[in-house]
Amino acid sequence: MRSATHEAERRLVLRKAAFREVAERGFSSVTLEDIAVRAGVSKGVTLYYFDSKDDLFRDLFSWLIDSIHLRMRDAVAAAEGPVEKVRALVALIFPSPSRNRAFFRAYVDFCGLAARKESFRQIGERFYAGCREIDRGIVEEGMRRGVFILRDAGETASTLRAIFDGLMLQWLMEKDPEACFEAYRERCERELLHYLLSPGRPVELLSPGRPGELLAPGRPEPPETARIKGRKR
Amino acid sequence: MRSATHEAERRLVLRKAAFREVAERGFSSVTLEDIAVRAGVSKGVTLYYFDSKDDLFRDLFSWLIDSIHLRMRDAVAAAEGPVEKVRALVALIFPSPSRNRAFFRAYVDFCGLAARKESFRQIGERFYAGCREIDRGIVEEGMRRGVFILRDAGETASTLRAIFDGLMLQWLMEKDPEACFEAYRERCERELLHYLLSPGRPVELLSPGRPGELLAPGRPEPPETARIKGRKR
DNA sequence: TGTATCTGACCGACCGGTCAGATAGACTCG
DNA sequence: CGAGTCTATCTGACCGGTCGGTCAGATACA
Repeated sequence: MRSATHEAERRLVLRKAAFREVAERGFSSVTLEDIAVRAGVSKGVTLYYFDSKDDLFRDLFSWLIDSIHLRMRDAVAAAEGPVEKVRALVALIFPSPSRNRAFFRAYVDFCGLAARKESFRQIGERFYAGCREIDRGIVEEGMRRGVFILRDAGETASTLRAIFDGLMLQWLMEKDPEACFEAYRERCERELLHYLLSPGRPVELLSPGRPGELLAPGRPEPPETARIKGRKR
Repeated sequence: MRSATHEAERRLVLRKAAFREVAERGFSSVTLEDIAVRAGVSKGVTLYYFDSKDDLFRDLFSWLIDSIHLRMRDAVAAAEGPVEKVRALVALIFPSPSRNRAFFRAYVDFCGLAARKESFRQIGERFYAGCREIDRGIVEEGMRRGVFILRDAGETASTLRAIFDGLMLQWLMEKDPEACFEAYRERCERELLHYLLSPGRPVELLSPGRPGELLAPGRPEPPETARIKGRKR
């Protein structure tokens, strides 16, 4: 071993190359050679560091999921109050049109694999388990503070995530996704808060439609649209 | 031409075979021969009635979409009152575990194609346009009757559909989808109605969690869980 | 010299699409 | 009715190309 971290670096480079390729072409259209070329190595290297194409993509999706979980946790931890946490999540999940398209293309591809291959399905299960945990934390905090409606926190968290995913599918089918990206981001925030917020409390804040003015009751000035790392544009 | 409808029959048989195959293996793993064998014909026939594999699948998804739209419209028309209409939609979309799995596997596959190929994307756009129209009809009726919260009907319809799709993705990732199928169906109904229903009105009906008891205010006895054609199991 | 790493030619399998011909119903014509 | 012909339909061998995976050898660092 030339260097203790050499293998880790190599695998990372290959993962990133695989991610860009899969986002463009899709799992079954991507070849090991495409990935190797993108990573700047020869084809043999891909199967030197991974057992097979499947193995490489399992690794990729696992890594992607851990990275997303980490960033969601960070974003949520940095925001104060349940409403701000939801908004931070939205900002994280809708970073920019190009990033969204890449991630969700890869994600839809992944779902196709997970729906048919057990080993991929398990990764998806882990993804949703992590999301549910994060989302439930927010929901429970909102309920404790009396901002959100009191209901089953697990189910609410699950629906919250469903709204994210479902809107994303719709966005992918839009004629001009770039053009309506902002509209989707704002709509997502609005709809999530409409779904979560306790009626009678901050309902009037929803009507202007400008999410900028939305804040949890009793908290005077939130730290401006939650600052998330990895934001572009 | 032996018979005027012969070609239509042939194409239908091939579509159905392609649907079953794509649900099991996925678009890129299915071969033209698989489809031919499943349809009980020789490989050459598939490309006698369709220009290419892509063409066959575009035709399949278009047909699937039209069929879904039709059945949704029927189900909605047969149900009385907005709450019953929502429940009819849920019953239609969650017919049985096996049908769900087949349809959603195919659907996820389709999304992967639509996210990358313009010709497939257009089909997806048509699908969501039709859904939005149907869903908006229900939402508007609910608002007119004062049962649903007054908001932008188009956006509400879009979120309604997002909850369907998003929950379905989660269901596909479950360890034992068969086992939790009923739970998902009930949760979907509960969450949709929670999202839509005007607070203060039938909120107390939501708490028992038993969707069987849920009905629109002022309508004494709904015609039992909406009867939908094509229901199995 | 030893060994981890890397290379790319190569293999076997597969697949979409083509095509030359087989098949058989329909339609003459006698 | 029956032979002959036409043509829509069907068949499956075949072609060209691709791809995942293998491997013998090259490379270069320790």
